[in-house]
Amino acid sequence: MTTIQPRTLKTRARLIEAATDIVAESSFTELRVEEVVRRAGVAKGTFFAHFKDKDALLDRMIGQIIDQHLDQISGQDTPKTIDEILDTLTPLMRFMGSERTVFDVILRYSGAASVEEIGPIAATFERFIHVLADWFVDGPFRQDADPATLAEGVQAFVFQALALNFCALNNHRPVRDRLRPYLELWLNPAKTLDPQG
Amino acid sequence: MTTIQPRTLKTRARLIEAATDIVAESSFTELRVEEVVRRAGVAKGTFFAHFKDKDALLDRMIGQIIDQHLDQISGQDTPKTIDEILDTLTPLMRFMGSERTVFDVILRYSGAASVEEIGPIAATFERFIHVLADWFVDGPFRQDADPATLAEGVQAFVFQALALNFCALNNHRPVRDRLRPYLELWLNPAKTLDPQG
DNA sequence: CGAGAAAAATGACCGTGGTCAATTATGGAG
DNA sequence: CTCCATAATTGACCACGGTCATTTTTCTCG
Repeated sequence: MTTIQPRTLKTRARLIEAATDIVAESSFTELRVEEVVRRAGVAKGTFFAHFKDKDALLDRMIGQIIDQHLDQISGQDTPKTIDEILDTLTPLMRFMGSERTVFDVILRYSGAASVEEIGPIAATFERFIHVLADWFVDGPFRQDADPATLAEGVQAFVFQALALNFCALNNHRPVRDRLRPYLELWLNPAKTLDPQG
Repeated sequence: MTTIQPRTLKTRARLIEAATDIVAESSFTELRVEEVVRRAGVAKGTFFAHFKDKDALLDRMIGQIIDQHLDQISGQDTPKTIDEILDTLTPLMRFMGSERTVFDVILRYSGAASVEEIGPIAATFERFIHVLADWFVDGPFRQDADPATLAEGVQAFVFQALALNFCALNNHRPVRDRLRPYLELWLNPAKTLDPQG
């Protein structure tokens, strides 16, 4: 039988605290496993006894932050316009795009790796889809589509807008402005043949 | 003045050939710089004199393959239905989703890093957008939107469908089937209020 | 051809994530 | 309290991408 000793939790907490401190002082990009274990006062091997790899730690830390953003988002009034949606999503998007490292980890783990071990980030994105889908049920947005599918589409566009933001070619434009045209076409009841080039 | 010696091209060709052989024998995932230089008969430092980093080599190799797919795609008849679009895109999508490594590199480099040095993959995705946009000018698809924006949306959905495909949770469904519902909502003139749950 | 400048190649070295056989600490049974 | 199975920890070691001062090759010019 696999009993977990109290010290396990203590060590893990120390590792997470050390990592959190490092990120607060510098960034996710600068995070080094060796620095984490140095601060936590444990050997390197101990880290990997607690986390499958470095990404598992990042998954957990980033997942927690996204979850806090979702708390914020779902605590607000249901947005009724594209602009309100953009307002609501902006803080989360700002975090997702704050570092290339963060965005990369989110991209890789936003889908669940397997049924049994769905990671923190994957879990938050399931939640994200639910929160969005709720907005689209009986909302002022198009009603000819499954709300969950609409929500997945919004997620795709959020990723697209953020990805473009990391290109020097494009990053003069705020993410928000890049996302809007997609959402207008995706969420609005279709306009009838606008005469436009 | 910076003259390029003939042997430069020769060495670079040997490096690329070695890398291509390795990928043919195993995969992009298994590619090791040390093995490339061993087969090419040069020192490790030489590799990095020719390529900024390992990703630059992958960018080039993968970009070339995508370009071949685009040749194929643009040589075909313009697709007139969602299903024809899916048929046309399937080979390219199969390659993009063939290895996690490949998909990751494509994601990271599908946007241009800077104006001066737009990489091979970024270039092919500009081309991809143009090819798609051409389908949407005067096509049977929705006409109330800028064709280039529609094309960018399709790209976002292709990435989304592929990303989901790497989740054990979802990979029982062919990418094609995952992409279809998005494209139907994105490209078709909006239906008027279908009664559907 | 010979000399010297520039281009190319070299390989020892480093940073950092990750492994694993060996060691130590823990807690329950007798 | 002692013993011991096993949980937890350790740190030397490896893999692999990437660097850079030094050496070798090539090209040009007189």
